[in-house]
Parts: sequence; structure tokens; C-alpha cells
Amino acid sequence: MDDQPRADRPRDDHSRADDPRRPRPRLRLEDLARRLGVSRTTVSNAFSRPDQLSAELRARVLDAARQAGYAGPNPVARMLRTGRAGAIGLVLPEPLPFALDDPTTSELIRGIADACEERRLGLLIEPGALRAADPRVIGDVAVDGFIAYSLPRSAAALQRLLAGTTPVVVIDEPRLPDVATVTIDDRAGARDAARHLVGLGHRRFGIVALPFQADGYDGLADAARVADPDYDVTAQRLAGYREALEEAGLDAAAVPIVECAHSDEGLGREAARLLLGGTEPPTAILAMSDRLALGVIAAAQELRVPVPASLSVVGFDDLAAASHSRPALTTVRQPLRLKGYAAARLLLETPGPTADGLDLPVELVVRRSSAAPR
Amino acid sequence: MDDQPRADRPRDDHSRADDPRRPRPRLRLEDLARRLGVSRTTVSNAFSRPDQLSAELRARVLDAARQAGYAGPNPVARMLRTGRAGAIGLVLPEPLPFALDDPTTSELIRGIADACEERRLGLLIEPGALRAADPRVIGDVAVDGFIAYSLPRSAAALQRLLAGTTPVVVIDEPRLPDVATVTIDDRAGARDAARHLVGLGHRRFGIVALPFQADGYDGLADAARVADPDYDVTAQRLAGYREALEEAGLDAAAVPIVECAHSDEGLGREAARLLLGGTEPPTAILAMSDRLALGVIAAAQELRVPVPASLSVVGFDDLAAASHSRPALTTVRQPLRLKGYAAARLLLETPGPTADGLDLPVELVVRRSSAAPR
DNA sequence: CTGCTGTTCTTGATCGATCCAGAAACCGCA
DNA sequence: TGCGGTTTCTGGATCGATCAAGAACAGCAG
Repeated sequence: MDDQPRADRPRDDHSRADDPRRPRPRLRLEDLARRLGVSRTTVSNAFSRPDQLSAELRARVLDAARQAGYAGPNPVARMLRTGRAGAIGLVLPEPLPFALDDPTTSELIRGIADACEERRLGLLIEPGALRAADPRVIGDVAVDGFIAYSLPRSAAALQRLLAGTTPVVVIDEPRLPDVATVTIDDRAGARDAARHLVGLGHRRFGIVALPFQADGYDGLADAARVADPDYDVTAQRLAGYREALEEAGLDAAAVPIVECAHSDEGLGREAARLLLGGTEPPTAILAMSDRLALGVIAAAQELRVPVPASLSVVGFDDLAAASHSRPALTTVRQPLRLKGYAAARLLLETPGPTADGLDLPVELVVRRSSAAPR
Repeated sequence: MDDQPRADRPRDDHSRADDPRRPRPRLRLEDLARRLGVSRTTVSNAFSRPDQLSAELRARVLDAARQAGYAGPNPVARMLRTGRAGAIGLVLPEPLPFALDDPTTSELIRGIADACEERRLGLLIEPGALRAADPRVIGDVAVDGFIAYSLPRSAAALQRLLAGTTPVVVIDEPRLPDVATVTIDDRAGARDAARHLVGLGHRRFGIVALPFQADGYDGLADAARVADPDYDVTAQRLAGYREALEEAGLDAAAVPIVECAHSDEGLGREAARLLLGGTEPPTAILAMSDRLALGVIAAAQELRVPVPASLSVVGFDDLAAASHSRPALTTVRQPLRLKGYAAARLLLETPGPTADGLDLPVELVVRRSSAAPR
């Protein structure tokens, strides 16, 4: 009788139990099976398919497993055989601490987590997809599907993901043909925001934009930067703004645009100072996110430009902070949490690869930060 | 020459590209090797050990891989063989949306993420470890190590983790022998907080506590609930409070304790109403977290009990919100982000299983919410 | 007793890679 | 030419499970 794990074909010689630094040799199904005098499959079934063996034998197996300190089938081996990983991957452009600080991203994660919770799946976060070096690691993990959030068109990590066979759902951007993408109607939302301001009588505008290119630039965006954007969301929102401005007979291309590298109050403040510092400052600023808009309001208050009396501000997102700010922010509401949830469901429900996406509606929410110009 | 994947033992015939719903048959190293007329190992080396083959052949292999749509070695198979997963697991007691809303937890996650970023590892979050059913799924994923955060002693999920061979580091609790645990000096911190109030001259106290038992109870905690606590952190902090009170000659066991099921402003408010509603209300309240303390301050303001004039409040954690509140909160600072970072480092650096833990210092931060009683 | 159905358990193949020992090719140099 | 020493490449074993097909045995009708 051998009671040792793998008495017949011992592991590599140097992994004897006498080296305390090495993890103790892992017990396998087979070792347990041998001790019990049953087959591997029987032990496997005891854990994974209770209907395949008698209740009594199953109890005996589980009991022996507990005694022997066998915690259950090795998840990696199971994955290899079954092809299921029990987790979905979330690929984020920025490092994780940044993502957690950003209310937009963390609300989105909540939505994804809702879906994971329903299905009892883990969520594997792979942040930092934008860092230049080492694109190798992204996508090199065991998951049943990837959600890629808000990557620039040029991101190498996304190419890697799409080249593989694991299903991928993209949220927001890039919008690629033949890739399932969950989006909102950015263009319509932006257009409604601009129309609202035009309707109030504004004629002099400024735009505080999300990045056009993934190069970390902050400052005035000239035609070249805007011409071939790396971020589709930015492009769509700009198109929406311009559409409304042109409807009103304005020269949309002449409206100054300040680009911010991130959606962040500090950068919004700087951008607003730039726009408000000119000789003919705008009476209305369109900001592509709420955080940027809140920065704009902060800058206006510092410069003693009353909002909305002398300056109207409209954001995008409708974060919780938008309704708490003073004045409360007029903005375009998007269903962030639902967006995450929908993406996860799309990923999990579609059996094979799909290109069918989902476009969620947005809604203009008028609050106190916008009014007719004096 | 055969150019088909696995020409010798073909996959299911119908899974050629003509059925768009099926995942296309995954190419293996071997298929690629056959096409190129080299061996599996050579192709493997081209991806994973560039020094093992000539640069020219490597280029040819990678080129052919790109052409064929081969995205690189299957991560699961690699894991099985190498035993490395490229990710660490974080086991949280609550569902993920809840964890993201909680500043304590999310700061901790940031710290863990810092370490993951350094090592280029993914972070696999397994939330909801406390839910009763289905303990099976926790720990049934491929990771190189687990961090378990703030679980009650009775949590079945933790037993499962410890039974396995994957290394585990526990943060905060439970404090078990032979398990590596990263803690703070909860008892000393609590003692300092209580000493501070005693030193100011307070004699009538109330305690707003974190849970003693994992049963969702809110309300006054009698001796029975306190006697055999399921949460070590709560027990330690209470011991610290009591130590300082007894030093001052007070009957610590007589100080009323209100237990809250979560660290949450709303529950802190309710708890404070309970404590302040009595005939001889306390002049000082010790709260085991900042969120609870902020709730206490909110309740005091609603009840027109001025803080700190008529009521002193001391929290625990030193969240950002503590210094922004009115009045700014006196509290015990703990290095949350460092705690997460340290746990991850401990997990990654220790080659085998360790029981060595780490105890991080805390520091009393006196602000405006505490003063001498009238 | 034979034949049939159904339960219970076992064997051999397989998932897709990496590792190891060794073969083949190539090198310089006596 | 012969020989040790590199460099480059190969095939078989292995990681630890699941799955499909089949064996052993039971109960039951004819």
C-alpha cells in the first residue's frame, strides 16, 4: 500500500518535502483516488457531478479529501480541460488607482460587478493598457471574455485582444467594425447640450474637451489635433456640438477648444482659465465631462465670473457630484452603471463572437449652471 | 504538405469558419510549428525565450503567427505547466459595488493595485465571500496568491482558501496562528483615542462599534454579543477603549455600545440617536470608523447638540472626509493604502508559505471634533 | 437462463502549453 | 581529420484535471 502522493512516478527530484521554502507538493485527484482505491474520474465526479456516483461513496470521497487536505480540483487544470475560466477580464487604459478615483470608471465597474455577481464570476482587472512598454501582459490571463473600456484606436493592447479567440466587448471606444461595442449616443447628447445653450441665446462658445490624441497633451487643440482623433468619443461629442452650433449659423470651426489629457477637475480649471482669459471670453462653455465642467465652475468662481449669470456651463455624464455642486450642473445624463452591466451581459450571453452592439440613450438634464446670457 | 491546423487529427468538422457563432478553432503551437516545419518547442521559445533561438528564425515564427492569427501561447495551458497565473486574488466580504463605495476598502485596493502595477500582475477580485450559499466559487480561480480582507472568523470561504496550496495573506482579520496577516495596532489606536478624551476630562462615554457578529444586527450590543466576537478588529478596538477607560477609574463594562452592521454614515447616525436619546447622554462618543463618526456628527447636528461644545466625537481611519468635515474630525490615522501594498508585497515576496505578518503603526490626529466637556 | 435497461465505476485520450535530455549542426583548432 | 565546445533544434514526458466510451453488476421481464 502506498500512501504517498505519486509513489509510482515521483516529482522532480529536487522538490522533496525537505525544503521548507517550496510549497508542499500538491495533492492530485489521482493521489486521492489511489488512497481510496477508486478512479480519478470518481473523485472528480464527487466534486463536480454529484449525480454520477452514489451518495455514500461521494461522502466517503469528500471526507477523505478533507482529511488529506485536498481543497478541490485544481482550477487551472479544470480550465484547460473545460475551456471555462470563471472570471471576466476588464482592460482599463489607466493604472487602477486612477480608475478608482474616477467616478465614471468606478460606476462602470459597479455595473460590471453587478453582472459578475449574478453569474458568480470573478472580475479580473488588467489596468494600464496604455503604458507603452510590455503590451504582452494584457490579455495573457485566463478569462472567459474581455471588456475593454475606452481605449484609443491606436492601443496595441486591443489589437492583441482582438487577435485572440477570447470574446471581447468594447465599451465606448474605439468603434470598430465587427467588434461588439456598447456605446451611448454621444453625438446626440452633445448636440442637445449645445442646442440648449444656443436656445438660451448664447453666441460665444468655448469647448473643454477630452483628449483627441493619447499623448498626454493639455492645451488649445488646433485643427491638426482634431482632424484625425484617436478617441472616438471625443470626436463624436465634438461633432454633436458643432452640428448644433452650425444649425444656429455659427462658425463652429472657429470655436476655441481646450484639450485635457484626463477627465479631472484640475485640468478643467486650467482649461477654463485659458478660455476666460482672452479678449472676448465665451458666455457659455461646453465641457465633455462633469469633472471638467466642475473644474470650469471652480475656475469661474476664482475669477469672479458668476455662473450662470456671466457664464453658462454644461457638462456630460451626470455624476452624483453634478447635482450637489453649486450651482447644480446642467449636463447630459448617461447610464454609466447600466453600460457596464449591459456590456458584461452581452459578453456572457452571446455564445460565439458577435459584432452586435448596443447603443444606450442619453438625456439632457437642465439644472442651474446654464441661463440666458446677459 | 498539410497547411490545415491539426491535419492528423482534425477537430469537429463543422467548426470551420462557416459557422460564425462558433468560436473559430483555436490554433495551437503545434499547428503553427507544422506549418513552419519546426518543432513546438521552437515556436514556444520564439514567444517566451527569445535567447533560445536565432533572431532570424524567431522573426519568421512571429511573422507566421501574425499571419495565421495566432495570438500567443494559451495562458491557461502555460499556467498549468509553469504554475504561475500572472494575477493575485482579492477576496472581499461584501459585494463589489459596496466595496467600491466604501472609502476604506477602495483605498486598500489602491494599495494592492500599486503592487500589482509594479509586478505587472492582474488583480482578480472575488467579492461576496460572506454570502451564505455556494462557498465553492471563492478560491476556484487561477491566481498566484490570495489576499483576504476583513473576514469574520467564521467565514467558510477563508477555510477553503487556507485548505488549498495557494499562498494566502490576510489583512486585518481574522488573526489566526500560522497565517500571514497584515494588521494595524488597533488596540493601541483605540486606547490613544479614549485616553485623549479622558485627558480632556470626559467621564460619560458612548461607543459606536463595528460589528461583533456577522449577522447584520444593528443596535445596542449586550454582553453576550461582545463576549465572543466574530470580528477581531472590533474586539481589539473595544479592548483599547476599555483599557483607557479603566485606567481612568471608570466602569468600562457599563459604557453603552451600539453595534452597526456596516461602516456607514447612516448607521452611525442611528447609533448616535440611540446614545443621545437617553436620560444621561454621553459627553463623548468613540466611533470605530470615520464613516460612523461622521454619522454621529450629523445626528448631533440634527439634534442640536453642538460638537465639540456638548459632544466630543473621535473616529478611526482618517479618511480624506475626516479633515473636510465640519468640525474636522479627531481620529486615529491608519495607513490604509500602505496596508494593501504591504500585503501584496508580502504575498509576492515570500517564496513559500509564511506565517510572518506585519503590524503597522497608527497615530492619533487631533482636530476640532473633540474638546473638554462643559 | 437469457436478454434488456439502468446504475455505477474505470480506462485511455485529451486540453495546449513548457521542460528536459539529448541529437544535429556548426565552430575553431590542433 | 578528429575532437571538444557551443549553438540550435527536437521529441517525449508532464502539468492536473474532464470527457467519452465501455465494463461490471444489478434488477426484472419473458
